[in-house]
Amino acid sequence: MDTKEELLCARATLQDVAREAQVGIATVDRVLNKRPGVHARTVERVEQAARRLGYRPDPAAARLARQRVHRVRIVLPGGTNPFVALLRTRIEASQPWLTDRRAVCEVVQADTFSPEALATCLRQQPAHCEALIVMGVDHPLVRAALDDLVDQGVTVITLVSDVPTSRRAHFVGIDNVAAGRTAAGLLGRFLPRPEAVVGVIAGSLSLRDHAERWLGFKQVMEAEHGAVRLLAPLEGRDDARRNQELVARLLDEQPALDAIYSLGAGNEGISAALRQSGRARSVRWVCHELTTGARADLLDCTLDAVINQDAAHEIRSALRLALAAFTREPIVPDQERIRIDIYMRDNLP
Amino acid sequence: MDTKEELLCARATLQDVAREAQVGIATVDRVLNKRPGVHARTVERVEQAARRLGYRPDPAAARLARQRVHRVRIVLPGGTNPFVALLRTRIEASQPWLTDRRAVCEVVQADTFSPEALATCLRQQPAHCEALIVMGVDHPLVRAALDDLVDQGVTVITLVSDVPTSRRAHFVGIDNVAAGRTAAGLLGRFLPRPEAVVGVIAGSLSLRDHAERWLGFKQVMEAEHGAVRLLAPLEGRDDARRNQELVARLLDEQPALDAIYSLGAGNEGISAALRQSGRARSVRWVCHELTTGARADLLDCTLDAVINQDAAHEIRSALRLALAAFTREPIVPDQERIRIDIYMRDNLP
DNA sequence: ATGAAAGCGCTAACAG
DNA sequence: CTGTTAGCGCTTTCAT
Repeated sequence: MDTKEELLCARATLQDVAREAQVGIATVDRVLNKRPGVHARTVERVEQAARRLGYRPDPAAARLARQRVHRVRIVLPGGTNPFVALLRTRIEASQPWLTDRRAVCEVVQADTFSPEALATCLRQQPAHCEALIVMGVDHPLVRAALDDLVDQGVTVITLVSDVPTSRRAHFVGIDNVAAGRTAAGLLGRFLPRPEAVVGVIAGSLSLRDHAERWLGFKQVMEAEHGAVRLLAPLEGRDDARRNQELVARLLDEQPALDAIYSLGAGNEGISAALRQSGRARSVRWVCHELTTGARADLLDCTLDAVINQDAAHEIRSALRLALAAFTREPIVPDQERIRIDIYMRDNLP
Repeated sequence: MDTKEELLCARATLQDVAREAQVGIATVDRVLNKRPGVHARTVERVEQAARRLGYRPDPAAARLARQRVHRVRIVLPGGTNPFVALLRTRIEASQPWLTDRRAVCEVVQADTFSPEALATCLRQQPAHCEALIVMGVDHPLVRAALDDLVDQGVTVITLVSDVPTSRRAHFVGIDNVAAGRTAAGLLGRFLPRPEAVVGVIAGSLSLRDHAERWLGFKQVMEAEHGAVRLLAPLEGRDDARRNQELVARLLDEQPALDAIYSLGAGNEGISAALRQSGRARSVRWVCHELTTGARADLLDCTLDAVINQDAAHEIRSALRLALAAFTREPIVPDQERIRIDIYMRDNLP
């Protein structure tokens, strides 16, 4: 006993709790895992014993004994968005990690921008999947579908784009208002003169994330760089071609343009327009998401800074939270917080 | 068999490999864990069998079966450096995580700035510790001590400050040249005029990290903001009081000072001097490490930006690498890369 | 409502 | 050199 304590740091086991509570080991398991069919009096006794011994389940043993595999499902938008492609890559890369933890995950594609289509897709998810990670629009239909899943016992985790009024277990992503504020703090300090002219390109301001970024950006610009002339945001639907046209026209109409904040996707178009105009170096430009194109633009100073959310981190985090939901392993909140990263040329990863 | 494969994703076990190789399970264990005492011919057979079946050890089972606890030791500087204090806090917070993994860790304090003292301390580490995480100066004496530990089979991991010529298994920290370059990229763009006057405060330029940051900063400043007047760095020995005096004098002597880059510790002194002078808002200031003081200064705009390395991440990472060294669990390189974070007021975590 | 017992895949001690 | 075997702490039938 002595040696054992020394070696294993005196960790109490199920056995110990069972002995202390004067019940069988199976009963302890039932109580601790909140399984039904135990007398209230017994529950009480076991819980006390566990507390008294400072019992903490051994996750390694639990994982080993558990025969069932855990099924998690991830719903992502279809299409060619490079950020989503990055998410897919990271999911693929997590496969061995999942296997080690007795879990499998499947990615399903959906038109996550159409509330109806997304809701339908969500309702079609088989009941045997225990966790559902979803990136999609915030809409009453979607919220209802998610809440129904929660009622069926599914652990719902929203990714990148939250559905805050739903009863989802976690949101893994960034605060987009803060991201917009950060962009303004940065771009504002980059401006060459107090009365600078700043253009804004969005995908669509009726998308929650874009609206939030714009809100944050505007707040800080007005509060801290009041003299700046902030042009009305142009909506390019996250489409590179449209963005290119929009920016080309913008550069044409605003010869004094000092900076651009692009808060959505399709930045390749903005890059192209800036280069063609020959004003790539003189116009400051800040955008979101560190894609391959953004890296290149950062390196040759077309782009001044990128506000990023780490796709790899988001996937790891969402998966960790999904697994923790059924293994009851402790979660480290600090590790799951997705940061608003700022990348410039010299701190590229 | 069929059901089993379905449930467990057809993971091959030691048993399977043993059968395939027509040897006992213990032999397979010996081979796979590179334990001595197996005939070369048998080794070959087992390895082939393992490869053929795509065998991957189950970390949960291994952890459960292993009775020994793993001992890791962390050597940190003494003193009151708030960044080091943060590291300590994070180590404390990792304790339960370690326990779950059959590991214990002890922190030992050393005068890590004196090569002699540090080397002596390292040599005093008991042989039963399997991994050694150390934050200390790069010096031949230290290098030799570390290499000796490596020869004794200890997994050596350098933290925050590397000893690149040593045979340490990993370095967990950031590239300080890049950090300095990042600071310059940021501060350079913040300057109100091309011929701005910029002061630099260091701890000591004979410390590797500080020298590297200064190098990177200078490189970018000269290359991209050639008109800037970069003052000679002042060395405050990371001491708040000294820094306060230095900056007070600097502000006095340089009425046209536009910005300060502080690349070491002791920033409370700089903050105090800036506030007292009444020029806190007009002088741009960038420093390193997101301490409590830095947060406050960021919030009230005394400080414009902080270049940070995530202490919590560094500790988690160093510990994960230390454990992976003896459990052979796969490591995710992407997850272990420490980023050069940029924090401004609006993306504070 | 409760308990006994059979593993999960691996390590380590002990026999051959 | 190699094989057998007894656990590690938990989950999960299957009896009671």
